[in-house]
Amino acid sequence: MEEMDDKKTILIVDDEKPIVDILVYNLEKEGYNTLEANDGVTAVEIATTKKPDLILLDIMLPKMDGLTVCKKIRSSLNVPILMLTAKDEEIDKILGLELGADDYITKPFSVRELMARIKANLRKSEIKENANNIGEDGKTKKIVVGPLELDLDKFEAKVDGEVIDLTIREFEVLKFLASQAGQVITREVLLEKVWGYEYYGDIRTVDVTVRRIRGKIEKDTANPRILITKRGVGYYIRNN
Amino acid sequence: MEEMDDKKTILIVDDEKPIVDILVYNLEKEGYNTLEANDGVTAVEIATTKKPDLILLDIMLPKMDGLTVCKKIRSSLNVPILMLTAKDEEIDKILGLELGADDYITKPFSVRELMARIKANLRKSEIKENANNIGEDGKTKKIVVGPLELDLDKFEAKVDGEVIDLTIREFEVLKFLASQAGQVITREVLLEKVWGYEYYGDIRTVDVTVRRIRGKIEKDTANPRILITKRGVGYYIRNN
DNA sequence: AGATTTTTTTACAAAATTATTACAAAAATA
DNA sequence: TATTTTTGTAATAATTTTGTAAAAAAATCT
Repeated sequence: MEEMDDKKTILIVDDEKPIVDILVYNLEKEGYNTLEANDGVTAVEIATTKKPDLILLDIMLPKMDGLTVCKKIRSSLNVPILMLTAKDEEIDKILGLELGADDYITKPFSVRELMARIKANLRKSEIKENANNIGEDGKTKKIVVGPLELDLDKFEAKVDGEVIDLTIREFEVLKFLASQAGQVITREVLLEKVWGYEYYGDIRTVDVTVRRIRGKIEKDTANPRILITKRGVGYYIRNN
Repeated sequence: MEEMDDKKTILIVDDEKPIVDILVYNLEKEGYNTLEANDGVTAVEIATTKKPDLILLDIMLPKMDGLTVCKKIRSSLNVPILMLTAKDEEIDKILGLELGADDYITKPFSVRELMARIKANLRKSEIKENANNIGEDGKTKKIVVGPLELDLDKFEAKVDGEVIDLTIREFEVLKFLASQAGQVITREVLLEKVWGYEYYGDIRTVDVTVRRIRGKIEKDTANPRILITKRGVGYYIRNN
């Protein structure tokens, strides 16, 4: 299934092989593509040629230190950079941020937390892009199903042409459902795909979010015409 | 009702009695069955013979360490494994994940969080199972028999092109019958395949469900043309 | 035909699932 | 930091589905 939007690519810059392996393993399990660089020079090279969607950057690196790498990359690319630092290098952390890093995480880190950070940063950068109105390849990505129209670049929904203001979570649920309109999606799958790796909460959270979406896109929430319940299974977007 | 999925069984692998006791107490309170193993060798043995739905596995164990246990179990079983680690064993944690563990939690852990994690991991493993039932091959899976058409993705039935709204139970019965159209299926088999092995209810429940299906798909329920009774045997879907 | 077995039909209660609401926690923003 | 917004949780209400039982109807057998 999947492939709603194409896979995001993440560049891992670290000279410690075991750490790189762990990161690659977990990132790919989560559905990202990965690139590797073991030193600073290679990192800058790969970053500029391959243009990854996010960079994980260790501060301690051979040939060129992480801070310099960060600065270099930033001078030519607007990619989110997540710094990896050894503990108690507080000064470095801050310097890193000044240099344009978007976030940092201290080693040893929990894989779970890292995944959450990555996801959050990717999302932020998507939003930023649209704010600048820089439509990468020019064309606007949209999903249209009946009266529902989702503008994936603007994070904007329209129903019968009228703009609806949705929160990110609401938008993502709607997007996932709409990308497979007509197909019933279970709550389990929604939690897994929208809430993701880091989520351990109650499954009924989905119901409440659906309720909130309905409150915004349906004229009569008791008789929804767009986002339909398939009792005993899940929810789907009507497509006929 | 729904005795289809009985209680989930969780195998606890830890050599510290107090911890095991706490886990057992809380898990059973939450409605899980529990199994215990105090060392690695026993763990592998119980895991393979009893096939629990999820395994809680401490990394520090007598006889065989947790990582090895994890690897061993994984080689033969596809059960979710949740590793328990003492704090600051970050490397171990991650190694555990590389070895195929699905998640980890550090000691001392909050019971509440552990329960949430267990729930989430069970949920994920259910998704995998489901995914096999539903067509992942891109095309929508359908069963067509005469005027009857079942869309397995939408949980939707059509008769002569007209959409019929069925409940899941009704849909499942129809699906089972339709998947072997022309063949008479006994009530016993239907109960076992649709209601599940552990169903203790009355066999006439099948009749009522059939009646309800007929009420929806047949024009004249007294003279069914799709779902036919074979008196003294069972029911079948006409396919000629 | 009458008795017996089996199935159909109906109505009702119980069970399961979903919707709704209010509130608290967390996150984002000013 | 304070304020606002978003999100998750939990409790309750509303709704739908399902199982059961009992009676009616139909088929089968003597």
